[in-house]
Amino acid sequence: MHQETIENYLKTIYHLSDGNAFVVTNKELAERLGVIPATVTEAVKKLHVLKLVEYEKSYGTRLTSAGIKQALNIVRRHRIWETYLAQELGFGWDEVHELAEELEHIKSDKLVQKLAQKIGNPSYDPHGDPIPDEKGRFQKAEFKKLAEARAGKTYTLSGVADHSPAFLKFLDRYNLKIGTTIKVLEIENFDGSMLTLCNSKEIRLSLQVVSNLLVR
Amino acid sequence: MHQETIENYLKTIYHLSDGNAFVVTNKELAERLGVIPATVTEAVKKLHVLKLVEYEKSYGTRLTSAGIKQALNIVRRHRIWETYLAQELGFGWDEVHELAEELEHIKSDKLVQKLAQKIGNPSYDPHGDPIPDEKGRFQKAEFKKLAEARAGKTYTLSGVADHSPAFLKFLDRYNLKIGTTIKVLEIENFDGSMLTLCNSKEIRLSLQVVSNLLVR
DNA sequence: AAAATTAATTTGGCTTACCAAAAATAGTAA
DNA sequence: TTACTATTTTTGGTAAGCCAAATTAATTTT
Ligand SMILES: [Mn+2]
Ligand SMILES: [Mn+2]
Ligand SMILES: [Mn+2]
Ligand SMILES: [Mn+2]
Repeated sequence: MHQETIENYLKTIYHLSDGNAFVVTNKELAERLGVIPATVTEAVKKLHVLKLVEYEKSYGTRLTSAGIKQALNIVRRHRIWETYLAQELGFGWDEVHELAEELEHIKSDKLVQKLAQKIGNPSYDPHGDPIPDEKGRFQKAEFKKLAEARAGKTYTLSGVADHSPAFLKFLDRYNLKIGTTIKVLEIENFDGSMLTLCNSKEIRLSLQVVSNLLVR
Repeated sequence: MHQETIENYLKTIYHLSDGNAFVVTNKELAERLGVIPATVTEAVKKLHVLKLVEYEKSYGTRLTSAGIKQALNIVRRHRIWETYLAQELGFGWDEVHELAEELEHIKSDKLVQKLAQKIGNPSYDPHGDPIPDEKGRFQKAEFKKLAEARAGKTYTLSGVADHSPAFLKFLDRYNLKIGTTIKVLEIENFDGSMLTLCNSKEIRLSLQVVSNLLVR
């Protein structure tokens, strides 16, 4: 099996199981990877032979500890690259994901180590996602959706649930970035939108938007 | 045909034809690419369909102008990465080639542009090889082998013909790097070795070595 | 000009990652 | 419990990139 294929499967299984060793279905995997379920069946069988996943026929797939370890390493690479591209090379947070999807497959731990060092071994990537360290450890961030916030309170934008360039560019237009303070002035019952105070400006954010903003 | 395969063929044809549009044989290509000639026959036929090479049966292959253009772009990417890795991330000149072999295939001109900018749009890579600009232009360096030098004269190390880590590490041991001044004290007829003065130290360099040092 | 050598091409096969369609299995509703 | 539905697996097939062996073509040597 090609290393890049393996890495994409492990990473996807990891994300679908939300970091835990929960079972993932073929259908979910197929959708995320852009292949049909039949292809997934073949692939997970091979990953099973490689002892990277536990696989029970017609039931589902979960990462083994070896699989989790590799998955965390790929997640680390991805997020280190994203952060490096943003901090050192001036890419926007809407541009880094696509590039990191390619760069994460470069086979060199030394390179990742140097990149990380250059940017001061950060704990979070440009989207607020935690970066595992060399041993795979990271603190699971305790964020909640702004959509679940209460009127009158003030929050700090700490992450985004939607990583699409369209959404991120939208946030850029209002200068909303990780660390920005958001005060919830009013919640509209009718459509779930929120009137907020961001950067000393009153902005109304739709339910769509506040559901994808993670705050502390 | 996969982009990476195409790029490796174009780059190899380019290097074998020494930058000119000279004809390259299947056998040469096969050796460099680590495949058998039969594989090359198939590949160059496909490259011909893509109008990247001219191919005449049983005669040879040469790049078209479109092929040269793409080849120069890959060479640029490779050398920009090598230089970036050395200058910005502290890799040794013996380490950068292998990494650049992977990184050169990342599909983003913007990335290469940013890397180049960060290191001041250099004209030469860590091995003294010229870096083509965005339009593929570069000055062909007029170096000669130290092996062809004359006793008593002083030269500046400007490039290396052998890029192997073993050779480069050897040069590191004597602190021989691009820009180092080398005075030829004496040429030994018997084995072609040279007694030289480098960094105020007398060093005897074998024919092997002086044949792979390019000087001005 | 033959013969011998070397290089290139063709042919048949392999592996990987895919897909489409059919068959089997599991899950849900009646 | 049976029928319907959704999911998974199996079974052929394809395209790329590769190799080994056989064939053809070009180049050297005699
Ligand atoms: Mn990402
Ligand atoms: Mn991210
Ligand atoms: Mn190189
Ligand atoms: Mn180089």
